[in-house]
Amino acid sequence: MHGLNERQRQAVLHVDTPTLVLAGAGSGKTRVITEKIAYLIRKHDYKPHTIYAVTFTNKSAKEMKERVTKLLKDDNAKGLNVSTFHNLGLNIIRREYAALGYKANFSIMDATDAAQIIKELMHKQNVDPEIVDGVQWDISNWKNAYLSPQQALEMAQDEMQQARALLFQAYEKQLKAYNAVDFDDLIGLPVRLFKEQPRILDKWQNRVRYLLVDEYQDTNAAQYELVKQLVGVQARFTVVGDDDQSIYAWRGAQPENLAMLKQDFPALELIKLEQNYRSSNRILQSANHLIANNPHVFEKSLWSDMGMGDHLRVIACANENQEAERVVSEIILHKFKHRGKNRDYAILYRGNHQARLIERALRENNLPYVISGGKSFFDHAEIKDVMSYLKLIVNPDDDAAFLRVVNTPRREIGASTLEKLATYATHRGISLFDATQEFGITNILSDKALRRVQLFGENLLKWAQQAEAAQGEEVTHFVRGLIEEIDYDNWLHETTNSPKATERRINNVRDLTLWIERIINKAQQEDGEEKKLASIVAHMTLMDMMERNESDQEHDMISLMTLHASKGLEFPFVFLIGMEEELLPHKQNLESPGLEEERRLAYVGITRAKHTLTMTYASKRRKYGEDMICEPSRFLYELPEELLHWEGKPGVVVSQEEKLKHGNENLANLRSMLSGS
DNA sequence: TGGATATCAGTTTTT
DNA sequence: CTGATATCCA
Repeated sequence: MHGLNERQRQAVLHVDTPTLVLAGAGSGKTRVITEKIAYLIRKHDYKPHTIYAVTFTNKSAKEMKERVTKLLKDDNAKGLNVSTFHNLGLNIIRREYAALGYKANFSIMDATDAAQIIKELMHKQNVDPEIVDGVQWDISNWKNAYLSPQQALEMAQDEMQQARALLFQAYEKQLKAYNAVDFDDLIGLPVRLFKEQPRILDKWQNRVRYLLVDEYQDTNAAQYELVKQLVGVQARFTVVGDDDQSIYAWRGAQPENLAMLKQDFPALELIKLEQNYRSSNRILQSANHLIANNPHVFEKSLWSDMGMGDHLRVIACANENQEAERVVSEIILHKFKHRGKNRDYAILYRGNHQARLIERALRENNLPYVISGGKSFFDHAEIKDVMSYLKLIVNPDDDAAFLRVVNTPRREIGASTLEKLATYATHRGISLFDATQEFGITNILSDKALRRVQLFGENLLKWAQQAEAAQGEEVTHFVRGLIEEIDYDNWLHETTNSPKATERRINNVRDLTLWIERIINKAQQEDGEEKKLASIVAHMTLMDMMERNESDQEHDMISLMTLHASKGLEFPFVFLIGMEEELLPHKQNLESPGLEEERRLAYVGITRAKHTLTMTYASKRRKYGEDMICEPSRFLYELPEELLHWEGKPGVVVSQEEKLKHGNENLANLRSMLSGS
C-alpha cells in the first residue's frame, strides 16, 4: 500500500460497511481498486475466487486484472473474478440457462443482429416504418426496467405504443425461438432469475463475497439492481465513480445511482479522492470552475502538486479547414520545439465527422495517426459473416445466422427457396437448419433447390460435429479449415471492388482467427482450460479488438477520438476542437439535463490534458452545404478568464499589425524548423 | 444478383 | 454537401 495518499488508504482499509469512492479525474481510482483487492486477499483472508470486480469495458477489466496480478506477485491471484457487467451476466446465464428456459448453446445477438431481426419482423408483419423508428431503443428501455411485453402492452397509452409493444413481444418470441439472448438480456435475465428464484440468488450471494464496481456513475437501473441482489444484506462492496464524468445518460446510465446508494445503504462510507496526479493546476482549476456550473450532490474540487503549468489557449479560426490546418501546424511546431512524440498528442472532438478534416490535414503533412472508436471490428461484413458461421455451427437454431450465411459464398439458394423453407419451418415450429434435415421439404422444393439446401444442411451438420469434438488448439484448426472449405477469401475477391479493400478484409478475417488462437492459448496457459468453440464464440461477441490496440500503442501516432472515447485516457498535449455553440453543447442538448451532460463532456476533455490544453473554434463552418456563422462555446466563457490565452477573441478587434506579428511568428517558426531539419 | 439511382440524415455508442 | 442505406430495374 506504499505510496497511497491518506484518502486512498482510507478507501482501501474500509471494509466493514459499504464504501463509495468519489474519484475525480486522474485521482488514482484504479490504484485504489487494485490495492483493495490485494488487501482483501492478504489481510482479510478472502479467497480470490470469492472477489468479484466489475467494469464496463473489456479494456479496463484487462488492465485491472493485470495490475492486481502484478501487485499480488507470489500470492495467488488465480480465480479472481474481474469482468465486465455483461460478461458477469453471461457467466451467470451459462450456469443457470436451464432455469431460464434456454439451451446450453444459446447465441448472443449484438445490437446489429437485433436491429436486423426487428427489421425483418416489421417487414413480415407489415408494420409502419414510422413506428419502428426507435423501437429498438424502447425495447432496450423496457428490458432495463424489467417489463415484460405483456406489461408494456398494458401500459401503452396509444396505438403507436401498442404497436411497439407488440413488436417487442414478437421480438422476444423470435429470440427465444432462436435460442438467443441480446445484450440487455445478459443483465436482465439474471436479475429476473434472482427475483423469481431466491434459492439461486442465495447460491450466488454465497459465491460473491466481496463486490467492487468501477465507473459506477455509468450503471443503469438493471445493473444497479444486479449489484443490490448480489451483495444482499451483507452488503460487502466498494463502488467507485465520478458524477462529473457521467456522459452516458443518453444510453440509460443513471448517475443518480450514486446518490441512491446512500438511501439504500445508510451505513455507506463516502470517501472523496480529490488529489489529481495527472494535470497542472491551471488545467484543474479551469475544469473545477467549469463544472461548478452544474448542480452537485457531492461537492468536489481537484488539485495537484504539479505546479501551475502553461495557460490554456483558445484559438479562433476562420473556418473548419483553417482549424484543421492550424491544429496540425501547432503540433508540427510543438513537436519541433519540444521534441515531442506523436503519441503525446491527442485531438478530441464532439462528433466523429469532425475527424475527417483533421485526417486530411495530418495526411498532407505525413503525420501518423490513429482514430479510435468509430465502427467496431465486429461491424465489418466479413467478420459478421465468419462469426455467423461460427454462431450457427454452435447453435443451429440461430436462424438469423443461418440466413446471413446460407448464400455467402453463393450456393444458389435464392429468396423464393428460402421463403418456402421458412414457411415450412414456421409451420412445423422448427428452425431453418432443422428443416433442411427433414424429408418434408422434398415435397415443396424443386429438385435443384432441394439438392442445394440439403447439401448445405449436411455441411452444417458435419461442421457442428467437428466443432463439438474439437477443443483447445483443434478449434483453431477447425476455424481455419472452415474458412478454407467455404473458399471465403475467394468470395471476398469476387465481391469486393478494390484490391486494397479485398486485402484489408482478408486481413481482418486472418486477424479474427489469430485472435481465436490467442484466446485459446491464454486459457490454456492461465487456467489450464481447453476451450471449446461454444464458449469462445459467446465471449467474443462481447469483446472488441482489445489486443490489437496494444500494438497500436507501440506505434508512435497522434490520437484522434471523440470526447466519449477519451474518458479514462490521458495525454501530455491535448487539442479540443470545435468549441462552438451547437457543436460542443450540441444543438440537441441545449437545455437541462442535456446541457449539463455536454458540460461534463467538456470537463472530461479538459481533464485529459497533462501539460497543455489548446481549444479551437471556427467562426464559420460549412454545414449541410451552406456556410454557417458559429459562436464560441458558452463553456469557453465559463472557464476562468485569467487562466486563458485567447487568440482572436470575438469583440476584440485585432489590429493589422497584430495579425502580421502572429503571421510572422508562425513563419519564423516554420523557417527555423525547416532549417533545423 | 448486382449495379445504378433515389432518398435521407446529419451526437455520443463501454457491451 | 456528403455518405450511407433503400429501392428499383436490367
